[in-house]
Amino acid sequence: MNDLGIRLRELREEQGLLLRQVAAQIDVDTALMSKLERGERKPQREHILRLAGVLKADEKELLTLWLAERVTDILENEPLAEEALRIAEKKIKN
Amino acid sequence: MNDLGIRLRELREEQGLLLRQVAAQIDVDTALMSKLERGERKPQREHILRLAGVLKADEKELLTLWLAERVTDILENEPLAEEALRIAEKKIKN
DNA sequence: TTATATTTGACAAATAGTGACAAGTCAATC
DNA sequence: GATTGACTTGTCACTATTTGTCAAATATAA
Repeated sequence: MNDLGIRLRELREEQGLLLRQVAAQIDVDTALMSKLERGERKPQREHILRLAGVLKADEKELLTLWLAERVTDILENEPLAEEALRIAEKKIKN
Repeated sequence: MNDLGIRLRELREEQGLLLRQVAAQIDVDTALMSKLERGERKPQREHILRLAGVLKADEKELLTLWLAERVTDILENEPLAEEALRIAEKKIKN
């Protein structure tokens, strides 16, 4: 759970950056950046795009994780999740 | 698009009921019921449960459509949708 | 027309989401 | 054991989105 936040932290550490530095570069409060990494807040699409830049990460990778997380938010703890996914998949493929 | 609403209308017509009658039974305004069928408003989980009763429908079928619709809301027009679905599916299977 | 069914638009109320600030914890170093 | 620096937490005001109703409009049928 919270793949995206974990990945963000990973990337930040790879770059040897402090929360405060990343936060400043994407123009948010350090506290918010901390919450994004811990999954306490959900980033906006715009955040993801800026983070990809700052963290030298693949924008598509982060966006995909971001989307996936929003999907699992809806489906977690839902007994009918798998069936729903199948239906969603069909519609998506149009 | 809007499988759920279409299905709701179908079911209502099978039962030979008027919007107003269904609306009354699930305790919402007729206008809202009309919007739910046309996908202009999204039903709450509670609505679905009550509708299943009134329309003599399979609760699971309706709930599944309802979930699927919420998922496609997020993913439609997203180039990365399929990849995101794959990731979501993995997480769901835990 | 008249009556009945459904749809539409506009609105207020409720709900959820937003990010910042200030205060807090925790470790390392002095 | 005090200070410093990195991160975390709680709370707040603000904004945005969603919700369902009402009243009016538009069909549909007799």
